[in-house]
Amino acid sequence: MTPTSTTRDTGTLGKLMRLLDLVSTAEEPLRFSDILQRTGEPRGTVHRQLGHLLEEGLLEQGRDLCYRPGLRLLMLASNAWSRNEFRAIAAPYLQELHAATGETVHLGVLSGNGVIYLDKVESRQSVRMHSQIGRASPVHCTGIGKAALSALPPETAREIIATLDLKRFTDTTITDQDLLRQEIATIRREGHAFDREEHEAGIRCVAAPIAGADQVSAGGVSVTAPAFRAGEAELAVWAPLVRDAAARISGELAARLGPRRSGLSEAH
Amino acid sequence: MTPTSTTRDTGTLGKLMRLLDLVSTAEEPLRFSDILQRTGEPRGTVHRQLGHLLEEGLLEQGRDLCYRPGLRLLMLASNAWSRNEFRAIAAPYLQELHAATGETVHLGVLSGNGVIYLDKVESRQSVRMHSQIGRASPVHCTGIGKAALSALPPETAREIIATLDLKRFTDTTITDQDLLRQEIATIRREGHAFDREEHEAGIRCVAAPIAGADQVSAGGVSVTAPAFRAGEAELAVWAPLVRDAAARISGELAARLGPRRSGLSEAH
DNA sequence: TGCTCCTGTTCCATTATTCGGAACTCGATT
DNA sequence: AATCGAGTTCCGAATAATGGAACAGGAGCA
Repeated sequence: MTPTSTTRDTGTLGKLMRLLDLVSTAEEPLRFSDILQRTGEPRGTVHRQLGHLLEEGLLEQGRDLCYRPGLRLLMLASNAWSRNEFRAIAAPYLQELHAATGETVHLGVLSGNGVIYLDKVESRQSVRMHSQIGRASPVHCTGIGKAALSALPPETAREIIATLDLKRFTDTTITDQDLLRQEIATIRREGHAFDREEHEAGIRCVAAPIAGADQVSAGGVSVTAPAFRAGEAELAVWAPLVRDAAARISGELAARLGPRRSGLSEAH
Repeated sequence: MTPTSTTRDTGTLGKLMRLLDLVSTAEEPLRFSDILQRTGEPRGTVHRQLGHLLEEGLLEQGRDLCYRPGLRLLMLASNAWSRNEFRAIAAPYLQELHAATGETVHLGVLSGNGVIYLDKVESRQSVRMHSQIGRASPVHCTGIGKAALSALPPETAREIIATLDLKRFTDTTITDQDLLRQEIATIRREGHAFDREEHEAGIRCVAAPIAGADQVSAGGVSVTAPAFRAGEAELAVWAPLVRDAAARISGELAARLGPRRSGLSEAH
């Protein structure tokens, strides 16, 4: 009812997307009855909705009658990714940053109440290589998340922080709104954010903000490394490199897109 | 009108997906008027449909009023990819194959009238690294495409071939249905497929088929290399390695999924 | 300034689609 | 054979999509 409440009014599409989310985020493949139970909707309705999603290739159904996310999603995302101007502009700078530091480099943007990774450059092919792209991570305990918040107007940042679930991941995770706001203020002053094992034990990073052309979108670049390779000395050395890369990406973004354009996504 | 014609009857969803496809495959960002013109639908309708897609995050609109694919697509695809059983089962074998050959290894499945790449392992980080995942490639001139066809019942393969657009990419591309059927027969006999610069000049590959548990899905694994590193001798050495990897993936697929299950996507 | 054109947005009666309860089919189990 | 549970189909009632027309508002021009 309040204008700020997230009452999605996307009609039929909204219902179908809720269903698609349900299936695609389920830990285990779901059968018809599972879905029926979890939605609470009537049989006929759910059946027809799933049928439509199947026919469009957004879902698939194997011999076991379980529903799984469909390949159409991969195709759509492939287009989304390769045509993303922000990612394309940033790519060479990520490579450069990787070459300078030798560590893993990430590019991410703020979206809704999470950070979405748009790109990644790493030295060694890891098994989780592609899985990071498109993955949503928490804002309050990632370098990119905190850096991105610092690029927004304080008002906007405050509003977003108020909606976050400041879940604890490690014993250094910031779980208090006030402390987080202070941290963001510090980051805004210094131009870079640290993540000292706040999300994952043994993993540290330095990140710097990238401002969107509008005032409602933001992202960041980061250099991540295992704690034993990322002491305070290393973080201090990488910080200006990361800041520089972020600044140049911001610059090119502004130049390429002009004052009336934006390549970053709208913040929710 | 005819029952066999591919008249999608997915109601509202179908219309929205057509719109989403239009935007996401467009070479350049589209403005409202461009979309209006290309669809021919009335203004009010298109406007509301786009509004719904925006609100769901499937599309985004920047300051320039241009519509672009949204980050939601990346998130959905990320889930689809990481939960894909077929990909997960194949992953270690791809690594193994890469270790044995030192060249780029692909995993793909047949979907509709194209090959969708599900995974990739390569030695050197290339700029186009992620862009391949989810990308659709032609069937008739790729190793995986031809191998996958050979894993289907001849009848099914014939039907699919009949629907393909045998576009010429290089001077070795097979552009004749009969020749392609013969090629598939040979591949079925030998257990592996070659791509001798049929898709891209200077690129050759060996692929082997992976059969889905049902009789309507199929995929393949391939080793790809630049022509100067992939002479007939090398291809001959790699062929049994690729066949072996494919066979073991097929085996585990059958074992893990059982006789009544399938992790591969339904063929169109 | 005042005018026009082009673009994007909003409104609302009509129309087509979705909804959802109930009946139906089919296998597996007892 | 009967029962149960899972998946599928059907059709009147309820709801959402449609699309024509009116509304805003900015850029270019006289």
